[in-house]
Amino acid sequence: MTNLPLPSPSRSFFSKLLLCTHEKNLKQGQILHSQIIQTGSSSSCLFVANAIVNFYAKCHRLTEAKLAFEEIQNKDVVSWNCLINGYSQLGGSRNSSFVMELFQRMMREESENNVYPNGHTFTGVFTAVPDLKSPLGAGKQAHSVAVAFDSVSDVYVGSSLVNMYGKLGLVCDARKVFDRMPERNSFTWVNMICGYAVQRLGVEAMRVFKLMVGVEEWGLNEFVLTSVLSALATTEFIVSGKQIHCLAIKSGLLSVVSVGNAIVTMYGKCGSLDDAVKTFELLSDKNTISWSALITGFAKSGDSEKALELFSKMNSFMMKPSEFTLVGVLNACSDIGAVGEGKQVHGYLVKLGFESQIYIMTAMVDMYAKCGCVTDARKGFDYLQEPDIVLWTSMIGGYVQNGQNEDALVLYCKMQIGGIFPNELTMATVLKACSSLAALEQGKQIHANVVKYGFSLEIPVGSALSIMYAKCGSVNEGNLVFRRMPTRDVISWNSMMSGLSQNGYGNEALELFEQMMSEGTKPDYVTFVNVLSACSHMGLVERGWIYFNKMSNEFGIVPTVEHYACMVDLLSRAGKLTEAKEFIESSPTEHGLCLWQILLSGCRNYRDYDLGAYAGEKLMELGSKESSAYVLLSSIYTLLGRRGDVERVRRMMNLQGVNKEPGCSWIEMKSQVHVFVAGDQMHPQDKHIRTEVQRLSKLIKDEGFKPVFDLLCADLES
DNA sequence: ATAGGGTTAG
Repeated sequence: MTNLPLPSPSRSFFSKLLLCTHEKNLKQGQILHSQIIQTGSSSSCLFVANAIVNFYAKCHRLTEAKLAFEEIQNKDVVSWNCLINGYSQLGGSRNSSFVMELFQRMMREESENNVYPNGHTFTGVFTAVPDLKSPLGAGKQAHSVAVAFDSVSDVYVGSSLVNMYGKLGLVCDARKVFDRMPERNSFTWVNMICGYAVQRLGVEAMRVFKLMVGVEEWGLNEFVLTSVLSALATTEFIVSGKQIHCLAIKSGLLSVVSVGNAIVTMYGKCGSLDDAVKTFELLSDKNTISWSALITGFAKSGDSEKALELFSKMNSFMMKPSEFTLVGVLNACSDIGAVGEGKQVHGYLVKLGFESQIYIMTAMVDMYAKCGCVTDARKGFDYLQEPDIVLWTSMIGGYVQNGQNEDALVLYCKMQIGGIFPNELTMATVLKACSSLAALEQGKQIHANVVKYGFSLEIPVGSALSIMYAKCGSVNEGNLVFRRMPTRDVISWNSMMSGLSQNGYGNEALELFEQMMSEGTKPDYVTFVNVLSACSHMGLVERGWIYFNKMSNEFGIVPTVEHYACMVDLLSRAGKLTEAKEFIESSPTEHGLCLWQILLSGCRNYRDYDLGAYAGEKLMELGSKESSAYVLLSSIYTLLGRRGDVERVRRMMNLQGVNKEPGCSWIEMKSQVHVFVAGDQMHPQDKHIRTEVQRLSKLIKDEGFKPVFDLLCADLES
């Protein structure tokens, strides 16, 4: 190594290597490399040696870069930086953890070789940190090393540090670094804004953006605009979004296709589809992303028909859909249960060779499951060699959505055997399967898994867990989990209330409602279904009326059929049958089928046959398909001795093609599920069970309890 | 003479 003027071969090799690096010309560079080895230039000139490392690194040949690096005897800081940045720029968790290894080795060897990290080193390191498996500690440590080496005032280092903290979700730390930087450029501002954008902090992003425009207007470019737009993806930011739209027009940056696309996306996510369409139509330059943005916008806002329509229009313009387009279209199909269109997209994605892309296949599995085609969903799932946790969860969730809860649990076990680590959504999904099965034992095992994997009782898991316990009848455990949840949303409150109310703890459910209100959580329509049904269980007619009126007057929630049903149930159970009848007749007529049915059952319990007959006739008029309605009505006429009417009801029942679904119940004991269908004699211990039922019935009768048998007897006699 | 940061839009 020498500081003397270089011999001319080295100088020429060096400049040729630079050219190959710039052009990423691997072949030419390799030829040069072999010539360099023959003349011995690499061992005599550090510049040439470093250029070789850099050349291989830039051509993504990291193995060769590493070999060339290790051959250098007197590595200087540039040698290290070329290799570190080579790995850092390629990204991924393996490369990034190797960056950290190199960085540590460099620090270990620093004193013996007199090599110290500089700004170039730290930028590479900070870029690698977010890709690490556990990035937090490493990031903070590297930051403090950079402080010790007095590197953080460098604008490159500072910007990459802001970027690092932003990606780690530590936007406050990013902001601290940002505020202390003596110099900022366009990169710095974009990184800061993106940090806010990923946290959905639109107000902060806007504030920083305005600061930038005020301080250094020259910094406005397409990157700044797209990053601030990505932070404005909800309805509350629509005004800011329009401001940015104006600015994009004034600055002429709207003609940049990425900016136009970002604006279409922003309007789509804000639910302003009219503005999205207008902007889209005025785009001077449309690409597949523009179309995807619009299609996804419609799909997300619930107008799935329009999304599908746009998709076929896109095809007629010969615009090739990307994987993102197809994901959007598949989501639209799931939403409206359009399995026909979904199948077409399936064929299309196979044709385009997207069959091994996990995101698309996940959307497809989801589509089939939501359309009720679980077998097709499973086929798609089985097609992929290495499903990721999102796909596993989608398939398990697909089973749950279709009521195949046992299959969901079986698949979860298979996943565990395969050593796949579940995420929070997986746990919530499996717990839902347990809730639906009322499978307490399995539920407890999943709870053990929750603890084992270290999931917190945050909303998805904590909520699902408390619901599971409540639905399985373990109200105390459910309540315990609920109390220990760090935060609760309206859904968690609703679920706990329904769990309490279903298990006979109506007063506790109402108490919970008052508590929810005092903690400032806004109730939704489900909350009131729970409240009213709790009132109904407890026979609290007055309170029921108060809540029913409060719902629309104070909270602006329009009552749905469920609320009307709760009220009719409440009045019927309390024996206020005439009041119930009047309430039904003052309610929207389209709820009739549901409401008269409830009143009819109420009339049976209170033996009010005249009103029962009235309700039953209403149900027949409305064309009820409910077998119990016809059975009850004909029983009533039997009791009233109106033979002709009995015949008429029977004829109507046959005419409507009403069939009685047999009642079914089940219980899980010693990890075996025992199923009972009304009238069957399938259970191996059927005789025993019947004897026991007879014994219990006798006990009940001896206690003086008289069941409502007369209607049933009437039905049997006729 | 050699080494460094934004992937933002679906």
